[in-house]
Amino acid sequence: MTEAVAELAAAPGSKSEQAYQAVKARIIEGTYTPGYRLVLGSIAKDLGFSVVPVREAIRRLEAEGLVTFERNVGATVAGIDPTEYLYTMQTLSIVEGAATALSAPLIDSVAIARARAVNEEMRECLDHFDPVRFTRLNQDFHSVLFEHCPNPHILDLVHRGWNRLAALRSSTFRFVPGRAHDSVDEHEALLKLIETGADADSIEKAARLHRSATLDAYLAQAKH
Amino acid sequence: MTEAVAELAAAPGSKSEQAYQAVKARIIEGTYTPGYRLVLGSIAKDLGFSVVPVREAIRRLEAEGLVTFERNVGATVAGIDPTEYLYTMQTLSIVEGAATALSAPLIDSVAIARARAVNEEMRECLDHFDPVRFTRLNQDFHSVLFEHCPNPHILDLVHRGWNRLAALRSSTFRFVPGRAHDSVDEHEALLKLIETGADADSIEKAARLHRSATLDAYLAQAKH
DNA sequence: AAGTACGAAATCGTATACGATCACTTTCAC
DNA sequence: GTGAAAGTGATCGTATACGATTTCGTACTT
Repeated sequence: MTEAVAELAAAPGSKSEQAYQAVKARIIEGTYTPGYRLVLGSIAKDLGFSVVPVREAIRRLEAEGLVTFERNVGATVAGIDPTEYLYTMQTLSIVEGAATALSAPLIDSVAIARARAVNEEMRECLDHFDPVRFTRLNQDFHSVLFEHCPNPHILDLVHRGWNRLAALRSSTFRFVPGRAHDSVDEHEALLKLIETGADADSIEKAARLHRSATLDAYLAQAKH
Repeated sequence: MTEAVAELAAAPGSKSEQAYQAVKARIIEGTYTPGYRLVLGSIAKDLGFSVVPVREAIRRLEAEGLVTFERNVGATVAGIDPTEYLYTMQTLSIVEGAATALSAPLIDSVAIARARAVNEEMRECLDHFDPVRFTRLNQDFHSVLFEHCPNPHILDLVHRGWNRLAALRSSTFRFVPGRAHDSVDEHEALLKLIETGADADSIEKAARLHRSATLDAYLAQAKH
């Protein structure tokens, strides 16, 4: 009996946790677009519970940069200021670079093979023009690389950056086929570096450039 | 009248903010040592307000890694697992390295002079053995370097790392005079690199090593 | 007609209250 | 005497209620 109770209690988690997950999902999938006003009372009514847990969830999302919050005014889904985008991408390039360099010595041939398979799938997505799948596979690719990252703090920073990007990307910044093609090639080059046991500096630099190049492509596109 | 009211309202901020600042200060200054049990009701009674804002403050501190929180059990000041310390220092070395490299081109001679003055004060602290002042000046030194950092996200990561370290340092990890002496020299070397307009890579590497060396010194000390 | 001042509605911020969960102690059976 | 099980106390989790602040619309004045 205790098992069932424990399972039941663990599955939904606390309501503040539920609210957090629910609102976060809606932001990331684009239901709540940037600028959307998050009214505590309305969300609470929608989810079926009170404002206190919702408030806590919103504050957590604020800490992660997904929403902005102003006292006595309320919360809105974080905007997509190009400057903010630049900050996020720059930070990601740094933490991803570090994460890749730290993980590289711990990645075995099996993981390399898996990453390569994912990358080939991404290449196929280019032919069929499937940006949504491409984006998901891109995360998978890097997840394989990072899954043995020895520093969980750095991994956490990577994930935060991804979340933020997911929220931004779903609205404004769009898929750039030319860039995507380069991206797949860079993935392959990165795998080769890791396979051959290149020094940490080279790997870090390559991983950084990979992200920076994506930033540059988006910025170039944004000018048009 | 509106002025006075606004001032009065702005100074203390919201109660959740007050609670956050108060508890955070107590953790950093060492009043609440790692393992200390943070009971919502007690803290609320101490600070003179209700549990809801206190709860919010605790959750914020949890997000920053200063306290751990368990459902239906409560919060305790985060422990000082050497592994956790290593993670934090490693992450700091990366984000500080990046912050320094990004800031370097924007640091003018006035700021350099200020940083150098702070560093000389630190040198004096070594003679008089004043670890507390030394630690504060150390933060000042790096603050001068970072004050024009073009990426606020990275700066935020640096500050989070500092907070966490402050909480840890006040309890277990102690001042190592030998290391402190090296640290001052490294500061001076870093200033010279920035003055001479060294390339970003060199500056980043130097800043990273500065932090890594501190980590090594602490670890070596911890073995005894 | 434009700007300002007032007021009402909406929303946030916090206190209080009650229910749920967990740790600990005590008791009972073996 | 040792083990488990039930009961008790403490603490967290959330709902509800009320006060504080802001915003927006409207009417009034110039």
